[in-house]
This record gives sequence, C-alpha cells and structure tokens, in this order.
Amino acid sequence: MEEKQETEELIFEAARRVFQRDGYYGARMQDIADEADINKSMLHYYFRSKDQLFQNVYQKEMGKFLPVIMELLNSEQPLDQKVENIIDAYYGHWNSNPKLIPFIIVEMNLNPERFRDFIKGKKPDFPTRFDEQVKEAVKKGEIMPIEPEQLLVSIVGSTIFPFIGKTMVSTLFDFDEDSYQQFMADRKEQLPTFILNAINYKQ
Amino acid sequence: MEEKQETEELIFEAARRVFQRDGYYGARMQDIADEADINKSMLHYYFRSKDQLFQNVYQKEMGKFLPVIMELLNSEQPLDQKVENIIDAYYGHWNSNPKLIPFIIVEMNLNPERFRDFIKGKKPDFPTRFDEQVKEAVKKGEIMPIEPEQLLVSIVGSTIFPFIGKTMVSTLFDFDEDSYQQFMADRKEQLPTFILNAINYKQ
DNA sequence: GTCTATATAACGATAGAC
DNA sequence: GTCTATCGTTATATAGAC
Repeated sequence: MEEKQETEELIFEAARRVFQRDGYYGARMQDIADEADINKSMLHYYFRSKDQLFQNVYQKEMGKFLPVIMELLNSEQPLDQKVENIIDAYYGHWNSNPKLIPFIIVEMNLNPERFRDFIKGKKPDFPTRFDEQVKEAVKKGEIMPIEPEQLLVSIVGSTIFPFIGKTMVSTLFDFDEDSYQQFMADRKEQLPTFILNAINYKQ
Repeated sequence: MEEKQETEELIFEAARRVFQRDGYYGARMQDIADEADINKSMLHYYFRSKDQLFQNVYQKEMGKFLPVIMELLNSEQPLDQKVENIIDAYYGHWNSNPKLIPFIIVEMNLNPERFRDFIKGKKPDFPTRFDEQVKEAVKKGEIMPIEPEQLLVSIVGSTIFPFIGKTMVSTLFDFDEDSYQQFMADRKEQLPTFILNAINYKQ
C-alpha cells in the first residue's frame, strides 16, 4: 500500500503539535508517536532523528511567517493601509494556528543560533518599502519624526504580545477563553487607530 | 567552615544563568555544576532535586517582577507619568538582568500551569488604580475611548517585545550589540510620547 | 512499511568514604 | 560539606522479524 505520504504527514502534524506545546527539549518522541497514534520506530523510519524531525517542523512553520510579513512591508499600499494589513495578517495566523507565534518566540530565545541560520538562509532584504514610506511621511510632515525600525517594533510588539502572553493576560485579567477571544477581536479593530494616532498620522 | 550560605548562593546564581539560557528542560544539572565550578552532587545536597532548584529560581525571579509593576499601576501619579514610569521600570530590569523577561515568557508558554499557580499564590488585585484613572480620563475626554486592559497590553507589548525578540530585531535589522543598545536607549526616550499620542493625551 | 525487542547513551539522583 | 563511584530511569535510536 502507498501509505508513505499519508503517514509522513500524520507524523509531521503530530510533531508540530507536540513541539509547539512542549518545545524541542520538552518534547518526547514517544509523545509524538502517541499523538500520531503510530509506532515510535516509524518516527525514525521517516525522519531519522528527533533533530531532523524538529528541523522539518521548524523550517516549515517559520517559513509560513517571514514571507507574509516581507510581502506586506514591500507592497505599494499607502502607509495607513499597510499598518492595518500587518495587524490583520497576524490575527489571521492566530486563528489558523494560535501556537505558531509562541513557538517562534520560545525557540528563538532557547536557540538563537538556529534562528539566525534560518534567517540567513532566507536573506530577507531590509530596508523595505515600508522604511522608505515612513521616511517620506516624516519628511512631508504627515507623521511625527520616528525611525522606521522603532515604528515596526512598536506595531509588531503591541500586536503579538497578547499571543505570546496569553497566559499572563488571561490570568491577571481573570479572562476565560471567551473573554480572551472577545478581547482579541476588539483589539484587532482598535489597534490600527491606536498606532496611527501614536505617529500623529493625518489622513 | 561555614561555607553553606556562600555555596548555596553560588549554586543558585549558576542555576539562574543556565535555566534562563536553556529553559527548564534544556538545562542540565552537570551544566549548572560546571557553571558554578562545583561538584554535581552538591546541587542535590543543597536543593535535593532539579525541580526544587528550578522552583527556587522561578519563584525568586518571578517575584522580582510582579510587585514592581503592581506598585506602579496602583500609585497615585498622574497617568502620563505612570506610563513613563512603567516603561522606565522595564528598562531598569533589562539593564540589571536582560534575560529575565525572556525567561518569564518562555517558561510561561512551556508551562502555563506553573505560571498560574505562581500568580494565584500572589493574588494581585485587579483592577488597579491605573484602570480607574484611564476610565476617568476617557470620561473627561482627556484621552480617546479605550479600555484600560487594551492600553496596558499595548504599553507592555511595545515595551518588552524588543527584549524577548532581541534575536529577531538584531538579525533582521543587522544590528551588532552596540546598535541594539543604542536602539533600546532611543526607544526608552521615545516610547512614552508614542503611547500618549496613541490615546490622544492632552497635557 | 510496520512491529517487537533491545542496544546505547544521557540524565537525575544517591550511597558512602573522607 | 565535599568528593568519587555508581545506581536506576528514561531517552533516542537501531536491529531484525514479519
């Protein structure tokens, strides 16, 4: 039977879930096998080692992220729409896979070298069109003086923090799952205005 | 010889560094022993198990954080000064221990239950004076309509993201250590204005 | 391709001499 | 209190039958 493709994907998906939940060192090959409801030795048959299985997951999951943000930054939309689209993009990812951003942050901090190697392999080209647009807008007086890098970090930070800090936010504000979801839905609507106000953007 | 206190602190400090670098599962007792330049069995003599050693580090390091932010939120300063002080407080922590915030974020995501137990033991009282102040300011029209929780998440997110995303920021923007430090110093100065603009604060 | 059984190594933890 | 030696477990990984 030609089950190869199917089984490999089954293992990959199980590995993704377990690695995203427990991190590289916390994950156990047996847990991944259980999650996939398959024999443990199959993991080695298809991916040889834990490290290679992880690399597969890492590359694919990280790969979902960078191209999207780079394309948004380099698009020819006006600045205000761009801000809104970046925020929308993050909230889109969150709906399809809420553990993706925490996974990236956790692994980046526990293994910075792996992250740098990944980025080096992709060679994203900074500065982007976004940087030019911000500088132009500052020169024209359309927004307050600010470096593009500072603005981008503020946008990304205020956008993704409630994903990576979900436990903190929910615990301190005493949110159940529904309250958290409502909080995030409100946030998606309000954040673009918040950011554009911050730089005194005049439409 | 009464070396007990000294050795215990030596081990604790080494454990703190290794746990903050590698996380709970990534850390090895042997690595901690090497870091402290001491025999591995001493770790068990003073702290019994890896889990108890970690709990000591966790409780102490987490404990540095919550009281500071709660006191700031509950103080009687005006809102604009409060925003500035929160940002200053984070940057103060960063100077004394740049790995503290990443450590909290990583461990909170890999072990949410441990985090919730910690918070439950501390019982911080929300809502705070900050929440009242935001609601008053909205009512008086001093700032745009915004929920205190949303504002707080935006402040904290834009403030701490460059700590937990240092590797990302440095890699993408091609920063060396000096450039990163300069970026953070600039950020500390600019962020209060950025936030107060965002809510249309009129002084 | 899939299973069972097992090799091999690493890790946390302890016993016991000093 | 500090060391060496070692135990017991658990993890990754492989060998080999089917």
